[in-house]
Amino acid sequence: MKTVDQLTELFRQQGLRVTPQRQAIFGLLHGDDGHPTVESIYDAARAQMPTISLKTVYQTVNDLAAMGEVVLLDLGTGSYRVDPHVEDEHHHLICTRCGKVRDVPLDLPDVRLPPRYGRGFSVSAVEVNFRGLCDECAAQSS
Amino acid sequence: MKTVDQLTELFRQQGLRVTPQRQAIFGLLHGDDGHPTVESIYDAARAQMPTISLKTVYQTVNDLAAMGEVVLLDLGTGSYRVDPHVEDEHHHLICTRCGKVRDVPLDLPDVRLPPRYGRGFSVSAVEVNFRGLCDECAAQSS
DNA sequence: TAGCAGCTGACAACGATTGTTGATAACTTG
DNA sequence: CAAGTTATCAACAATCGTTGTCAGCTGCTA
Repeated sequence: MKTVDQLTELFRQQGLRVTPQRQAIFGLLHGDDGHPTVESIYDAARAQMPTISLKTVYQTVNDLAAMGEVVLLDLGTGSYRVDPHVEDEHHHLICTRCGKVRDVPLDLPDVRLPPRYGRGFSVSAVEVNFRGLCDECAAQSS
Repeated sequence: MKTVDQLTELFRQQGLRVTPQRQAIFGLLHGDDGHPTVESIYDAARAQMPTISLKTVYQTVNDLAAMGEVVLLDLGTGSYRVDPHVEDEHHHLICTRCGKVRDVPLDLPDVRLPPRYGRGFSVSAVEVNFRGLCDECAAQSS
C-alpha cells in the first residue's frame, strides 16, 4: 500500500481531486494490514470526520481499486473486503463464522488448470481460498 | 445428484413433506449438470408449474444444501450457483463476464496451507477458482 | 481570485435473499 | 377412508450491501 502522499500524487495525476475525506481514507488504509469492510473503514473515518458519507468511502475505494492500489475481495462473507496488500501474490484464509480474513503468502506453481479442462476459456487469475474457523470462533462454538 | 425418488425418500426421512413443487425442482436439478442460478431454476420450474414462487425455490434449494445434496456456490457473480455435483471433489472455472461456471475435476494434494500461516485457524475446506473469459465472451469483447 | 469540473452527502433505487402471514395442502392417527 | 394437525405455499414486504441521482459546494487550475 502506498503512502498518503503517493496516493495523493496518483489521484492528481489521474485528474481526480484530493479531498480531506479521501486523504483520511488513504491514511486509514495505509496503516491497515487487515482486510476491512467498507463499513468498518466508514466507521473509522467518521471518528476523524463525522460528516463523511458511506457513499464517499465506496467511491474512493472503487477509485483505488480501478487504479490497482487495492483489491476488492468478494469472499462470500456478504460484503466486500478491501485488501491493501497488492504488492505480492497471495491467497486467503477465511473464517466462515466471523468473516475474518488472513493473508496466505502462498506461491503455488503447481496450481494450474489442466489444459484439457481449460478449453474454451482463457484463464487470467487463480485464487485459492482456505476456509475454516479461527480460534476465537472455534472456542465459542462449544 | 440423487434421483427424484431418492430425494423424495430423503425428504420424508427428514420429516419434510414432499410437494409437487419440490419434486419439480428435484427433477430439474437431477437432469442438470451445469451450475444454475436460483432464478434460472425458478424460470424452468415455472414452465411446468406457473404458480410456483421464487421463495419456494430458495427454500427447497436451501433444504437440499442443508442435507448436503447440493452445494450453494458464491463465486462473486452476484448470486448463488447451485451445484448438484457433490460426489467428487472439484473446483471451478468462472467467466468473469457472463458468470458461466464449469467444473474442474482437479485433485490438488499440493494445495495445503503452510502450517506457519495456519496457526490459529482450523481449515476445513480449500477452494480453487480459476477466473477468466469464456470463448464467447472473449469474442464479444472486441 | 474566479470559474468550473467534479466531489459531497442526503435520499432513494436496485438486485439478491429472507422474514411474515393467511390460506392451503400433505402426512398421520384412528 | 376421514379428520385433524402441522408444515408448506405464495403474495407481500423487509433486509442488506451497493450504486444511482441530484442540488450544492469545494478544491483545483488558470
